[in-house]
Amino acid sequence: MITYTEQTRVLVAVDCIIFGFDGEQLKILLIKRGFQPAKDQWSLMGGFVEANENLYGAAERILYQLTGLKDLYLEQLKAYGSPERDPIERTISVAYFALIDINKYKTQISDSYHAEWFLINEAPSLIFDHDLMVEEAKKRIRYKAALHPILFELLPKKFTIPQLQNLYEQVYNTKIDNRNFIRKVNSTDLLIKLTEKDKSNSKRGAFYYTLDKNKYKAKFQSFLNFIPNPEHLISM
Amino acid sequence: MITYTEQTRVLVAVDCIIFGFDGEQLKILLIKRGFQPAKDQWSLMGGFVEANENLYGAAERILYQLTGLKDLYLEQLKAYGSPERDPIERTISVAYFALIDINKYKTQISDSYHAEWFLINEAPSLIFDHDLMVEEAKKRIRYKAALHPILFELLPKKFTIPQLQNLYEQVYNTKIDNRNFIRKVNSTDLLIKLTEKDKSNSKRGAFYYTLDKNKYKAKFQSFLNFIPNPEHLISM
DNA sequence: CCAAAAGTGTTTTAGGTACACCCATGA
DNA sequence: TCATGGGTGTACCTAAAACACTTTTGG
Repeated sequence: MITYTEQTRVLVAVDCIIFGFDGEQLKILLIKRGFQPAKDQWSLMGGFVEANENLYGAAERILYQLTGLKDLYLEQLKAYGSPERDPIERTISVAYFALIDINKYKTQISDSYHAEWFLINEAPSLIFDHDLMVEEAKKRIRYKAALHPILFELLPKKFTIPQLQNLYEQVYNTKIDNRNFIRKVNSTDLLIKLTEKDKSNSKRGAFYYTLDKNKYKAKFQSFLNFIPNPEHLISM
Repeated sequence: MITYTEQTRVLVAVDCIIFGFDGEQLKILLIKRGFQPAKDQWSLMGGFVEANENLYGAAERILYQLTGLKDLYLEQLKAYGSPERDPIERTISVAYFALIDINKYKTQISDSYHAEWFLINEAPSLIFDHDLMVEEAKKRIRYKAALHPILFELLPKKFTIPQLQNLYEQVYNTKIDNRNFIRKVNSTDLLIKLTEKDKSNSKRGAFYYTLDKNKYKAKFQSFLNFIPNPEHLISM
């Protein structure tokens, strides 16, 4: 029988950068680590990959166990493998990022895990190389969202165009001309206008829209160019 | 002392998808595996990550050991971790892709490793999940090259615009209008025209150009849109 | 009746695309 | 002298960006 006996085995973990939007603000979900090392420090959701699961499956399981979240947008960011990244023992970590509508899962996020939503610009500093992961995840989202409609994953079923614009403005930390934005969004033909209005932000009210799921899937890979001059904003 | 004793350790490997261009054709470098399992089958260059090195360093080392290649364009593709991907023992593999000018390193690629260049469309099928890695690497390059000038990494110091166009046509498996292509390339202001001509492909000859290294670095992150209608060609 | 957000319309401009045509030169 | 690849010039057209204006309605 053949084996790879002479090679070193290492731990493999999965860490998840979870972005959420509550209809108004872009946030990130962090947990207070419940075990050593770095107990009680803020951290990404993570865990070790088990014997019978693949990396994506491990990420799904970890998200589900710690938050009850399921069937959400989840994509591999990259693998991190610096020898010093975990002080206890060498651990390779494969980072995934997730995009969710915060309100949809509000009740499910278990308090027993000390999970907490932070504004994207007010998150505490994290253990190990997790800050780096978050930075790279932000860049990835900016890159991808400039070309693909992934940010819809963050929105509730019903949403208004000003809400959508607000989301884009937060992701890119920029002001967008609402008149051009509306036209651009409508030209994608991805949205279905509802009769109902959201009057929470203005007297006049803004129409609610829903995603046309079929068109969304069909056009997911196309280049929509939501962001004017993306070259100034993107670096990965 | 704290440890993670109860967790399973696994092997971590790095596999490299090496794309090369000889001035005429786009190729991929493969090796005939010298050990079990799957001895004598075609494979990507790979190896296990050692105790004191990070993932990028492991990729660099493996490339150097097997081919003598150094200082080349190298970027992480993604991590592959299906439990069944290696039949002997579970192994997570982090794939990297590299871009090189074949002629620059022609003599260095060691025959003792049975490395061989294959035309991109005529490569044999590979062990484990390496075919998948190659497919995803191709997609990544198409995606990235539509927006960033990475394909210059494949060219020799001196090259002609028709050569460059030929490279793009192979990467995207499409015909490009040479008149528009020339204008687009020149408008980037990335190239320095030399006085010398390459007459190997025509009587008139095509001027050689070199990359303006400074401008190349400065503009690397910008969106150059070399490919008309990239949405038809890109899927990752 | 007015403030403030929501939404429509118009103009300008850059850049992608299509296509006609000239240039250089070895055989 | 002509075939062939290399290269310039031009006209068209779409879509991005900048900007002005109207619409709605609760307080």
